[in-house]
Amino acid sequence: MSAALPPLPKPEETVGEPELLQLGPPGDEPCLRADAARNRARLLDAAARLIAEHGVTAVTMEAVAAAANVGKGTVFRRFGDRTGLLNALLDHSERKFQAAFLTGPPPLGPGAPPVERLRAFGIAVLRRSVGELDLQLAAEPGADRRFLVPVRRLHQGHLALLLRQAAPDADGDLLAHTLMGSLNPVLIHHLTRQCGMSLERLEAAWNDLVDRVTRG
Amino acid sequence: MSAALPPLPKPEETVGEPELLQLGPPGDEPCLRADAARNRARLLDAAARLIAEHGVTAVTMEAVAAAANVGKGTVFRRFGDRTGLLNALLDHSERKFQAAFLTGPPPLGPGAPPVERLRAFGIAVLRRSVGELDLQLAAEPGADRRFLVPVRRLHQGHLALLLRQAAPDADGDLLAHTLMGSLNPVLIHHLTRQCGMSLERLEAAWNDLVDRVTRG
DNA sequence: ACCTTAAACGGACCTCGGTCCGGATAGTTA
DNA sequence: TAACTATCCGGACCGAGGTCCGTTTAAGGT
Repeated sequence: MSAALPPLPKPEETVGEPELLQLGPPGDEPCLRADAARNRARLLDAAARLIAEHGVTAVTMEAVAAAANVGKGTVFRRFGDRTGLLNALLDHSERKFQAAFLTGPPPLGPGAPPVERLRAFGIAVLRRSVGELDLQLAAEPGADRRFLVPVRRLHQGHLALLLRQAAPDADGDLLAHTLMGSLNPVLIHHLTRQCGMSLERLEAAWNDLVDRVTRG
Repeated sequence: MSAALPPLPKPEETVGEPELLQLGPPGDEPCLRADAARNRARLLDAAARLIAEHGVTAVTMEAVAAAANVGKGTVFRRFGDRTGLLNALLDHSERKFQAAFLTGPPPLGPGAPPVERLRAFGIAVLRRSVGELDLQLAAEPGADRRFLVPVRRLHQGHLALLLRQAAPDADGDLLAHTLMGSLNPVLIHHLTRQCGMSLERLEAAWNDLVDRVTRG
């Protein structure tokens, strides 16, 4: 019965091949019909406006649909679910970041020794997060999808790559997950807003962590 | 307006003083009225039965209320929200674990050198998690409460304590958060069930992580 | 210009977590 | 035993995420 379902066009990015490092979700709006593309833009615009005016909690699927003069179903068809919409909102910033650490100048981009790139990566993530914290928190998917988000896998893969260079005798993949955990937006939120820690302290701890983990 | 609200008895555990290490949430049903205590037991029983028969997804607040012959409001009054109920279900296992690492025999309990206790702690958490994974996943609270759950704070504090001994020159609290991240049930779920990794590999990675982080 | 069809649209509808408040009751005091 | 009150009970109610399906329409072929 579940095998006979219609194609179900799979909203947005097609998860991309997970094996190779590649620049981001390839196409967000590759071959959309004219009206679909127009509505997509309207929706993102409306969502951004809602956030700017009333905070991320005001981004209700119905509210954004109404603000975009679009049906509710359209929002879900395009973005899958609420976290999909929110992640799409983060896409711009994410693209820039990806470009920076994949092809940009050192120490974030290629050219610097791996330990320095690891340091720079964490610092960059931390600094980027403080500006978008509310959005990043709300954009976190449920437990069973959290680690399947393409963006996350890319970051994780990048860290694993650098770690395999900087600490060849370690389990790079798992170590990468550990490091990712220290950059988790929810943790940042807790430490900075619920514990009142300074960003400097987090940055120092990250650098120290990278040192400890990579020195053999 | 928000200051004039009635006491709102605060469901379950009273968060306890966060500064000192102490054994778990002190009293779960300390001074409940007879009917309240009875209903609490009924609810936990009903929830456990539902899980055993239909999995954790069947634990709907309404379903458990109905199965316990109790009103829906009663469930919320007693447990606050769904994650509160689920956490209460985990309480038994958690108590045993706490006793083990707070006052039990080495290497988990006091008496062994900190590095060995760190190793043992992680292994214990990993092994315990595999059995209760579904429940632990569902029991994870929303982003803004996740790090405030008393149980979590206790574990974190314990790790921080050991780390301050094993790595005096590090930021123990933050390092503890990092280590906690590697034991996150959602991560365990992803690695074991979505990536097919073996428990042995996770355990090895944990031991290696403890080594790296503590050798100065 | 017309036809065809795959894709998109929209909003009614469902489920479920969470809130509220009038009514019932356990425990206490007289 | 009777009255009193703090606590608890229960289910109607609400909002928001997510699904469904009959209708509309863009895009390409004839």
